[in-house]
Amino acid sequence: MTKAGYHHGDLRRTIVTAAVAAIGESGLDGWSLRELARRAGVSHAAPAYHFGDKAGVLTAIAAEGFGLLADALEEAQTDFLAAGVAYVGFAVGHPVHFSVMFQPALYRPDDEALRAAETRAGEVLRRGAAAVPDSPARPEHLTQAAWSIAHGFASLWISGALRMPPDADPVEAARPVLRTLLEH
Amino acid sequence: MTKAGYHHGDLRRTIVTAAVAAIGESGLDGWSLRELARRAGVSHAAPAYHFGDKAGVLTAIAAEGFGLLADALEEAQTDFLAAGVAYVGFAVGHPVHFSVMFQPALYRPDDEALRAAETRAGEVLRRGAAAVPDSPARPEHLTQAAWSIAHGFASLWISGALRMPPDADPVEAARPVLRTLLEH
DNA sequence: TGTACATCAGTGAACGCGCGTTCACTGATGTAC
DNA sequence: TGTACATCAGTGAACGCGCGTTCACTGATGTAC
Repeated sequence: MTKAGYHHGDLRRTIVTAAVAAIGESGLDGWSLRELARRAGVSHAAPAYHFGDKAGVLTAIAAEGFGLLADALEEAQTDFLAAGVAYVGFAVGHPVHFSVMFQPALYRPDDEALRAAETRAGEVLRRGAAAVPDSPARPEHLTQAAWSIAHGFASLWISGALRMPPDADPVEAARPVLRTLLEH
Repeated sequence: MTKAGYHHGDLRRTIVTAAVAAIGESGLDGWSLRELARRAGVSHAAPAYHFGDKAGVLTAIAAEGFGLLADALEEAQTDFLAAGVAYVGFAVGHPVHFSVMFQPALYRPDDEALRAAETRAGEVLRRGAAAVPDSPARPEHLTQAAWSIAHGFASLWISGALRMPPDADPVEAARPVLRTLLEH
């Protein structure tokens, strides 16, 4: 956060933020490295210096996303309902991250920072999804069901397919839907 | 289906097929109208003549997708498990259609053929999702839960996030997961 | 059956544009002494 | 505290490329009479 001279000081972070904004406005194919440079107020070659190419930027977004997801799920601990609600809240609150994260063809899955964030999110996630109370179903099926229902609700909400009123709160709308999995 | 002279005979369909193939190989931003022309063996301006622009092509893919989904769900009628399994089968079998369909920003939602297919799919879908047996939950929540779990499982499967063995059958894997919603 | 004409489907050359990439450079920062 | 030098972060001009779009055109098909 220096005073913006020749050396920007925090260009990496600034470019990632610009990318998230650009993708949010124009979609996953409506941006270029040159546009990120323009948004960041920096020469057109600067983004490539830090990220190499677009996949590099998307890798950073995905890594950031897995970190944010892990943070969001961490509070919920072993409460399935709280974890599900947190999952939906993260997805709806960070739709660009969410959409990039689940399209691994767009980024470099072997990136080290990404893998670390992914692993951490995976652990927290599986812990939350596994916290569904006993049932006749086998645990791994329940875990997948829990993840599926939260992921599906979030995806459908973001896409607009659920046709909810525009002022509806996704997190409150998700709660009773997630709860159906508990009502034995 | 003429013999490929000056007039192709079925260029629209050929171009849509080429687009699905191209997107399947290179992703949603790895194709151009000119590439579709190349794949279709036709001059570079031909695709624009039929579709106007890329959104026109994606609109056709989405419309085709909604039609295919409606077809797949139609047999299941009011059996939730069968409908869910059919939903997953469609998504995994037509991942490009599936992914385009749920990104309405990519296409023209007011297109007439699209809206017709969408409406038909919506009706069949809601009928299948509503066919979850009685439970303490309210019907609309159960409907959304049913749709969410099928949609979520399909999305996670396609993205590879479930980390299943490569030879696993998605439809068989989905069945016990969908069934958890029925086990009261 | 034949001819004239309109419409439709696709062509191919040309254009301007934004893009990613390269590269010699320069300004700022950090380190050694 | 001062100087020299290396490294780092970002610049800006130049390039070649594939793209979407335009447009006058042409070959094939359909229709009227």
